[in-house]
Amino acid sequence: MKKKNITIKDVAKKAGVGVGTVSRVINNSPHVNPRTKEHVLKIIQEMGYMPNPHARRLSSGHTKIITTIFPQMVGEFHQLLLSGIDEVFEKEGYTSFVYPLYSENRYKFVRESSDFVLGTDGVIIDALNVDKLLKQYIPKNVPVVSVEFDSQKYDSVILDNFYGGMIAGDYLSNFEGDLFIVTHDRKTKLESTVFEERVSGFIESIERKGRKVAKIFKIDLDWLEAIKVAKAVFSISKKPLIFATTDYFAFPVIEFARIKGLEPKEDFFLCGFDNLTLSSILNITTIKQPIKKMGKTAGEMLLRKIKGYSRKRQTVAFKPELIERNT
Amino acid sequence: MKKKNITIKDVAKKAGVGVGTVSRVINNSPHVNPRTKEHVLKIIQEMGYMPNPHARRLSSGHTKIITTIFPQMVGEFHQLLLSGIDEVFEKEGYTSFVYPLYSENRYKFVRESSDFVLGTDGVIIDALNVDKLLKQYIPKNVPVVSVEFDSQKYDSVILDNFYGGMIAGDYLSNFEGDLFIVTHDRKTKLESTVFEERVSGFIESIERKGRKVAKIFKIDLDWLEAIKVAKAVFSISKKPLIFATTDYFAFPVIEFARIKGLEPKEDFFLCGFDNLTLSSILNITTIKQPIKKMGKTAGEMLLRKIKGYSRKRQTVAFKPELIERNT
DNA sequence: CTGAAAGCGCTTACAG
DNA sequence: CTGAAAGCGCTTACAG
Repeated sequence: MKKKNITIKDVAKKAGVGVGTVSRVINNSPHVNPRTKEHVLKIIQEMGYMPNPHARRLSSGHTKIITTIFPQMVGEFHQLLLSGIDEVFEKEGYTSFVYPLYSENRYKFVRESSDFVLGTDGVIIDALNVDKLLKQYIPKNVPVVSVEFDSQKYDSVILDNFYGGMIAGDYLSNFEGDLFIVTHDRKTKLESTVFEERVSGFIESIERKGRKVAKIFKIDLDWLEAIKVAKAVFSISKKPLIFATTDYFAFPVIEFARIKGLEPKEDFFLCGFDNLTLSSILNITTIKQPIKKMGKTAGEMLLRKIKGYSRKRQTVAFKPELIERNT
Repeated sequence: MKKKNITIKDVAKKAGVGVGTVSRVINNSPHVNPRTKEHVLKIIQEMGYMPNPHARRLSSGHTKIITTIFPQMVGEFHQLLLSGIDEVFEKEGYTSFVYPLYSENRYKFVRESSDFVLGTDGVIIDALNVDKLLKQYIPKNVPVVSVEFDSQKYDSVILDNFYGGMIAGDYLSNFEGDLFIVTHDRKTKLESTVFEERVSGFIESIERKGRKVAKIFKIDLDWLEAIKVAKAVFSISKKPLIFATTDYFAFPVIEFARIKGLEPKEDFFLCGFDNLTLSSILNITTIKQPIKKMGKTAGEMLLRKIKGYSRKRQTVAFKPELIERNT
């Protein structure tokens, strides 16, 4: 079954040098005579030699791989975060894999296979309660950075969701009308608490202004449910001010309002969260987070840990901002 | 810098057995006395031993990793495809990584780093012209399966997009009105040709029925552009029959129509493609592809190759089906 | 700048 | 069922 691959030895023999020299060439070591280097490179080319990554990793001790674990894979947000992370690791020659954790099986796999994490120089974990979910399965010597969850154990990059909720509250409480919140309901203690933080910030803000929430709708991350909420809201109130803790919930609301012929900023106000592309297309007021920058920061923190510059655990919190549009 | 890790030797010594026995235990070999196994397992537990994956890979020759390359990471479709792939590999104990190729840098990386592909037992590549883009960078002995692109070199799993276009044509030509196509314009020869195939199938179908297309709109994958198209279509025709080669283009159309107070199946007909979740929510007629099944099939083909059951290159084509809804 | 050799931590015939 | 040993293909002091 095993094909005889071309190894560093074959190259060394054919080039008439030692394996150490070949190794230095493929690792771009400066301690090689340019002539030798050129010659070896030619032989490598001719033979189509490709170094075995596992041997390299075994002897060098590092993998030059990092992996980012996402709770799911829903596009835009993750793509931006990843591009921030990549910006840091590309220039260092790392391969950046993605491991979406969208199924129980995938989660089980991380828990049960030490290979998974040990085969990596470092891990970035997005929007997951690492402390409860994964900490015990991750070997102590593997560097980890948590994003969107403020871990007690690992360096963390988070958004100040409470503050985000506050500026949404500051915005909507400028207007007359009844305040509503559409948010996601956590099913388990392990899910992210960002939605709750956004809600708390919102309530804090409006209560300071002597207002209060007419009703909070807690629903699944599901379009249809959001439509139902919109229906309910517009039947309860003739002038609703709606805070959707994610733009996903804001889209169906605006959709419903349009069907009903209701005018934004006249018949209702709406503030979303996340600033997804669709929000700008649909002209929805929302709260924007510096996603790519968060990714980059997380990448830098991880790289520092990989390189062994250890220091105290730290959390970096980014401030979101209000993007006022036509709702 | 290098911490002394616990190795198989340490475990063997402490357990009073040979390293071979420890190896057999961690690999779940049946040729170990149950008592011995239990004892070794206890020692492993106590010491917190975790086998070094690189050493395993170097000596065993396989990595138990597969990676799926996506041209981007836009959620639903890829998640479904991946879950099909995972279904095959989970039970075999493989780690299934994702490598999104959404940036030129990421693409460059695949080209330039042999580690990337060699560190893997097999690769599934989605919606990419492998033959032109990647073939030359992939070592000959790495098993590859192409999805959504009919490769001349690798096993492929594709959707019969031509047929999909035909059934869309069959559907829309049932009605009176002017036929329009909204489709994506390829920027380079390297992009996927699925959209063109869908268009060809559609035209084939309607021409057989003696009809012809009033106008083809070729646009970027962009909501705003699709809105503009909708505007144009409804100003040109009072009874348009619109084929959107992807549901992404169908959403803005329906959105626009609603704003204008136009009734589907009365003022216009609309047929999308892909059957995204939003299509069912918005009640859009569309063409459905068996995505998860395609993933599973691709996974099975890859696994067969990894296991060395070689046979001729083959292409499996799935038939899409019409999902008639309210448009 | 370069070669010979030890070592990385496993797996796997081989012999018992 | 089990141990001793060779081997996987590199990297990296070490000595020159």
